[in-house]
Order: sequence, then C-alpha cells, then structure tokens
Amino acid sequence: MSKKQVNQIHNSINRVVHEPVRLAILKILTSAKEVDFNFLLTTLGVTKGNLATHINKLETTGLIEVKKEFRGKVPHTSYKITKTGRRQFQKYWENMKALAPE
Amino acid sequence: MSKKQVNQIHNSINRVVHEPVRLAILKILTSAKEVDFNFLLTTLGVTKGNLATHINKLETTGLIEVKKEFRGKVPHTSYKITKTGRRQFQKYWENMKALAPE
DNA sequence: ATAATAGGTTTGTGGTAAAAACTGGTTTTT
DNA sequence: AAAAACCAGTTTTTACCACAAACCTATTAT
Repeated sequence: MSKKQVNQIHNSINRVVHEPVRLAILKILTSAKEVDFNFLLTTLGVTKGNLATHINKLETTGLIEVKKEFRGKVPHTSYKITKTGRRQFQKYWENMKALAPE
Repeated sequence: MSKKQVNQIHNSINRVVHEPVRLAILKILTSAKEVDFNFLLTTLGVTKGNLATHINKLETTGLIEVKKEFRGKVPHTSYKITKTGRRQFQKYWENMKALAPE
C-alpha cells in the first residue's frame, strides 16, 4: 500500500453518516418501503430523545425526508431517504472500503 | 430485511476501532512491516498531539504494541498490531457489513 | 379515572476529538 | 556559537456530541 493511497482517507469519512445509529437508520431506509418513528424506536432499541436527535440531524443535513400527518387525530411521522441521502450513503461506503482489510 | 437482523446492530460497533484516524492506523498496521511515529504523522496528516492520543487509546485497549528504542541518542518509537488488534479489526468489519448497502 | 401511545423537546452528564502550546532533548544548518 | 529543525511526545483548552432522563401535549384504550 502506498502512502498516497492512505493519506488523508480518514478525512473523507462523512461524520454524519458514520455514526452507528444513523448508519442503521440509513441502511433500513434504503430497503424499507415505509418507516415510522415507532418502527425505528423498537427496531433500534434507542431512547425516544436519542432517536429524535439523530433523525433531526439526518433531516437538517438533507439525507432523509420527514412526512408528518394525522391519522384521525393521532400524529404519525414517517421517513424516507432522499436522493442525496442515497448517494451519500453509497459514497460513504466507497470511502470506507479504503480502510477495510483486503 | 427483518427487524431482528438490524436490531441493535449499532451496538456491536466497536467505538475504539470505529474512529476514522484509528481505522486508518489499524489498516496501515495490518499490511506494513514497520511503522513509526513519523510515518504515521506524515501519512495521516494529523497533529502530533492528536496522533499520540489515538496511539495511546489503541495501546491501552490492547490493539497495538509500542516499541521504544534509542537509535544512537535519538528516540525511535514503532508500532505493530497485536493478535487481539487484528481479530478486533476483522470483527469490526464483519459487524459493519450488516450496515452496508447490499 | 388511569394508563398507555404517539412523537417528540429540553436539560444535564460525560466522553472525546482536535488543535495549540509546551517539554526536553538531539541534530543539522548557518 | 547560535538558530532552526527534528524526535516523540504531554498538557491544556476548546468545542462538539451521544445518550439518558425528565417533561410535554394530546389521544385512545381499559
């Protein structure tokens, strides 16, 4: 392995994507049709506050889209990955491969 | 993808390994024969203090071994990955694969 | 009436990455 | 001889960030 190849690779790692809980959310969103707050909550096993924070981060950075609606009188929030999100998720993994074992 | 398969996967991610600079160090150490402080410094492009901290973390968690010697009167420090380090690096990537796109 | 659900926000704690400054010596340059 | 640069860090400071716990408003189920 040459110096150039490894040089600065850690700088290419997108920290927003890199966080494990957010990685899991993005992974789920790449394959699932519909995903709502409760599904993520039970699937990931995190606290509500923590989940809300991660979702917020993903939304404000444009990686996911949030849809809020009322089902009757009950609020219901669902999420989907954006085109940018999908691209960045792919790109993240391309960069990570440079740090994986051969 | 089933719920069970994703459930809690983010908890399996070893945070010591997960940090990009440390990932890069471990990647280098899996293939390089000899690696010293200066090589890492110039290759990674981080500050000395930052590098020393990461090295410390890797040493105290048993992932790398530090060898200090004098070359004449000049101190020289070199590093190698431990058996545990190699195993954990492998394991980390196995776990990460569950979060990668198909 | 009470508890549970839904989808959060706010607050507080602790950990951590990273840069900058400092250290104490050695070697090289001028 | 003095200055600059190298070696391998430690210490200090800054600033962010993950996570948990508590709180909130409203609705629905028992």
